[in-house]
Amino acid sequence: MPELPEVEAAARFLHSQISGRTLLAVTWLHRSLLRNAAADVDTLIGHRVARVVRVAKWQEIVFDDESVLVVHFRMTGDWAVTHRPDPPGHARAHFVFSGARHVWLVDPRVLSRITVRRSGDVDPTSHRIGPDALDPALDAPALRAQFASRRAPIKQVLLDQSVIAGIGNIYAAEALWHARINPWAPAQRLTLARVRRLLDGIRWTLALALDEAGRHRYGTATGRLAVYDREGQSCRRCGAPVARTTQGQRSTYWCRRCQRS
DNA sequence: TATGGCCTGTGG
DNA sequence: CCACAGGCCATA
Repeated sequence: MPELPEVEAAARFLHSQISGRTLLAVTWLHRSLLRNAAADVDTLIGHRVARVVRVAKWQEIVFDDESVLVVHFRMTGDWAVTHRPDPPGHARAHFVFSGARHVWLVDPRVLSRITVRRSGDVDPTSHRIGPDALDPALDAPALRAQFASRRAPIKQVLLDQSVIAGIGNIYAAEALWHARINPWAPAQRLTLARVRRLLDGIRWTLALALDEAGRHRYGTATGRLAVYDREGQSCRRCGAPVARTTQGQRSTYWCRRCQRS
């Protein structure tokens, strides 16, 4: 579930399910998730949820005393909500809220992470989060400024959450395809016109995915992807076969014909 | 700037 | 059996 659109949809969904409700109990179904946070999470019991918000790819469940349960889905996390205490498959944590809301953190790979931030604590990760990809204040000159010191390939720079927050491996490829930009192009060498196109591509891609995620609430809009996971299939724009390479240990998909340097 | 690790599951 | 998977962090 894990890029900006899916996390945003998950946060909205969870908000609709638990805002105004009280946390009654927490059970851990897998050791690896909590690290040292279990005791901290217990301190949230008895508090009422004020809101659930997305910050980059994190979700913050904010309680009435402004303490925060911080959740990151990483690769395969998701929420499931039931009205009975029967765990769905791969359930790793169980949160019981008033009104018989059973919230399950479902994560086959168990890479999700949960921490607690007490009111007044400084978010230790906040300084490493760049502008949100959907922040209206992020315009092309601002994004270009973020790229200025980055000579790495643009595909890898898009995955750096301190440069721009919310984009992951799928939508980086999709956005570059929309913008007709070669994934290997050094980020700092992109002209303003290209950065503008890229920002358009990012927003188009994320908006489409958010719309999709809001209605399906799980999985990616894989049927509508232009290049990701389509190696050898024809480019939806020019018909040339989609290529695949590796950048920074991650797969990159792109069209050799319409995404030249 | 790269590499391995975290975990488990799926598909070739 | 192996390669690979929507993310991030620690380490060298």
